[in-house]
Amino acid sequence: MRNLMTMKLEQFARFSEESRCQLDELASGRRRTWPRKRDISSEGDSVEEVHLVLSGLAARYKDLPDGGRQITAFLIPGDLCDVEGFVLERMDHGVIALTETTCAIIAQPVMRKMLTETRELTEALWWSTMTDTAVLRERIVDHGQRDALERIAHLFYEMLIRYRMVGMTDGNAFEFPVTQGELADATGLTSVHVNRMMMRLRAEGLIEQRDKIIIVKDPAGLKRVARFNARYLHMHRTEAGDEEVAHRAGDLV
Amino acid sequence: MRNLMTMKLEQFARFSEESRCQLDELASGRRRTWPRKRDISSEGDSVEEVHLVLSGLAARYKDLPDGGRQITAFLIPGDLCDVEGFVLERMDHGVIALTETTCAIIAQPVMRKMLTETRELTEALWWSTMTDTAVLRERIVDHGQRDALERIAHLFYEMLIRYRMVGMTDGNAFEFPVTQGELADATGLTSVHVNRMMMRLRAEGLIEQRDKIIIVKDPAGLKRVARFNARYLHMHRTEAGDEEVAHRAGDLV
DNA sequence: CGTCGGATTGAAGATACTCAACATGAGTGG
DNA sequence: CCACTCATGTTGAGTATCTTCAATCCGACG
Repeated sequence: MRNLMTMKLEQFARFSEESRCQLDELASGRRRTWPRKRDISSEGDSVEEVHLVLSGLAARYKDLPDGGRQITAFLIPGDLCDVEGFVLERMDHGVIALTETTCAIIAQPVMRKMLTETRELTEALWWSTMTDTAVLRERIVDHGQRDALERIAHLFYEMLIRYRMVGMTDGNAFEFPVTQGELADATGLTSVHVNRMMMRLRAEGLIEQRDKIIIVKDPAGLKRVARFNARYLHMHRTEAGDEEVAHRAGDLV
Repeated sequence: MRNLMTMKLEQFARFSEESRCQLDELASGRRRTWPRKRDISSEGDSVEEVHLVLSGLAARYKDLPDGGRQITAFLIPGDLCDVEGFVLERMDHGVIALTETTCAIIAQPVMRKMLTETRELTEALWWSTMTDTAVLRERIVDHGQRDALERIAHLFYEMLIRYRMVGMTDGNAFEFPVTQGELADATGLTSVHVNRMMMRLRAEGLIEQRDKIIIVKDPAGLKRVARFNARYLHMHRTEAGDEEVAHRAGDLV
């Protein structure tokens, strides 16, 4: 069964049949489901097994002693949760399920092999890691250079593209079940201020919300408000990838 | 000749003689020097050769269309500049020399081999990349959760440790030749506000400055103000590494 | 001696925060 | 079926941190 990580990585590399099988097998083994607000991986954990999100939504976060929590990344299906903890022995941050989330469990030897021994997969993993890092870097730009409205707009636009890339959108709508408090933790704002900015985004006709679904009514407008530049997502690596991207998210770039 | 990257990586892994030679050779080949304010690598560049900082100070940065620049990382001797551009084909950000900076130039085949073919070095490179990412994550926490004073204090404390790790400190003093404008770009503040916070740090007896040298007068105080927690630097991997760290930066952790 | 980059200082203004109240809806137990 | 709680979203008013826009100072360097 093709899994979403394979789908994501295939935008970057054309795999041999063997590699593709190995990738697909990652999601076919043991799996586990976490309820909302439960840690998938905690700060300080030594990571023996790596988790791959299959369904649901999770987030990396760091708590500060006095209280105050920062979400540094959202993890959607196809994302790896804790390779860093695997490589570095211990997690320096936590990963929490924001909704009921199911992960595939990747055993130590399999992961180790992917990291160093199977050239094609190692390269793909380097690509994946480097783009994750680029996203992180953009988040710093968000916090340093963009005001509250731009920051939230940027986040939504990025999530739209990321969900597109794993085929989890319906047009310009996607399910993104986060509370305003969680958005506050991610953007470094207060939930009160997030609320006000959300209302402005709606008032200006850029987005709509129904249940936990975000509907981007005016993608071009949202992109402009966010001062969005897609380069950091590195969506154009292979010819095959380009076709795929053009198909899935080309109109957003 | 032992280079600073080897020194850094040895805190993590014990290398075979062969690997160590390979690492040391990285810095022994071609090199080049950039004057202040010149790009070592620019956004959009396709990266054929990777750069390793030997001396000087550089920074990763991203410009926004309207103006506004964000520095996402400082690069000191022993740091690689543009592996991401190498892996991803194009740079999504620039790397600029903040002072006259000399880099070793690592040729494509050598780099490619390190990334995938030489197990020991590949592992070391994974470690290095993952810790860089962890530092980036901490920068997001900085911007989201710490106020101006804490943020600047945190940056100085982190730089003290990083310079210690490559042996470039004199007690608690280190040369860090950045302007307040550059600090502003790194912290997401204005230079005016950076100035005021710097004066407070000095007034409270936490740091002193002479020329471009930062002297941390009260490390414990600076650490407290910064709400600093060293876990994200992952300094304790091997026994050998631990001894080294204990020697070089243990009192700061 | 004049200029230039960088540091410093002052005053006014804006973005985002704090605190506090209230609304809404889902879930729970009587 | 209603009273209750709890989490989330919404609103208002006062406040603070940080910005903006100056002006001034200072040392290095031609």
